[in-house]
Amino acid sequence: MNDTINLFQKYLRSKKLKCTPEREEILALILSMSGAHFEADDILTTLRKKKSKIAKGTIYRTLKHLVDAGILRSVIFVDRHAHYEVVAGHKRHSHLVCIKCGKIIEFFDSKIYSALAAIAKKNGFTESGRKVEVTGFCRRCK
Amino acid sequence: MNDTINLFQKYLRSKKLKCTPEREEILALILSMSGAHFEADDILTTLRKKKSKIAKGTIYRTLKHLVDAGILRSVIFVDRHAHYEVVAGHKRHSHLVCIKCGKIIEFFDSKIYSALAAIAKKNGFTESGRKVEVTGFCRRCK
DNA sequence: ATGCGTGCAAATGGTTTGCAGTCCA
DNA sequence: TGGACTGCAAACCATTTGCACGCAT
Repeated sequence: MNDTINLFQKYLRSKKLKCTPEREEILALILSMSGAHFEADDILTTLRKKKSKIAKGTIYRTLKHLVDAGILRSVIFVDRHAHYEVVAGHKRHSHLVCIKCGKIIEFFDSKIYSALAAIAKKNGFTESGRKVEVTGFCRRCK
Repeated sequence: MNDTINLFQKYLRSKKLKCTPEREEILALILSMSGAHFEADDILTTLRKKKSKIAKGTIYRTLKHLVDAGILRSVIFVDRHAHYEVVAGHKRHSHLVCIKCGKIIEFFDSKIYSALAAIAKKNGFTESGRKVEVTGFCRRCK
């Protein structure tokens, strides 16, 4: 967790960006939600509950830097807005998404990932990201 | 191609919807683009060139029906808007997407698809769709 | 005449941006 | 001190929706 904060500071410095209290607060909040998927608006709501005045624009700008720094990853677009999750200390995985209740189950399958890497290579692609997502109805919603 | 039009008409009838010239024109246009990926705005632009007055709203409404009818599928969300492709006569496949030039390469790997089906089943999910997408830089852009 | 469909325009809603003042490095 | 940052509000832009009229059953 402090590692992650360090990582972010290092990233900011490397880009000649500034480490501000707002950026720290947003990152701390995200890390405190430990592992869940979230979206920009969740952060805004939580901050408002805490009486923090950080503006929406600042959240979006910070989120972008966090993705850039490799701390967050954006995943899943069932609807029209971005969802994020913390990358650090989280091994690569994919999602089952229930299109009725929104439930998300994570899974991991190395055979799939290595097959994808091979396909990218075969086509001359340098892989930078991947999205493997299965949508459907969970046990309860089917 | 006429099959697809038939399929759409059957779908419309089954839902007590009407087969209008606008809907036919949109579908015909999509089929004439044979195989390419497109977005709502591409259709609008093409229609405008042809002096067709079909409204934006009608395009979006029709697109939704086409997806519902199983004729189109929405794929890839690198940016913030939907891309579509024709499903009919097109076997299931996935995409390599270049994040620099937007080039898209399709690929097919049945091992991956059956692995995903097995994972969904194991978790009690009824699969309705899937998205397998690898982003990166193509040979030229790397 | 019932009601689905259309064009048009206004509304939505997540995200981005311009600006003027503020604050780190 | 100067360029980066922030809050705020307006702008964006793909998509959706409300409405009044039109057309097929």
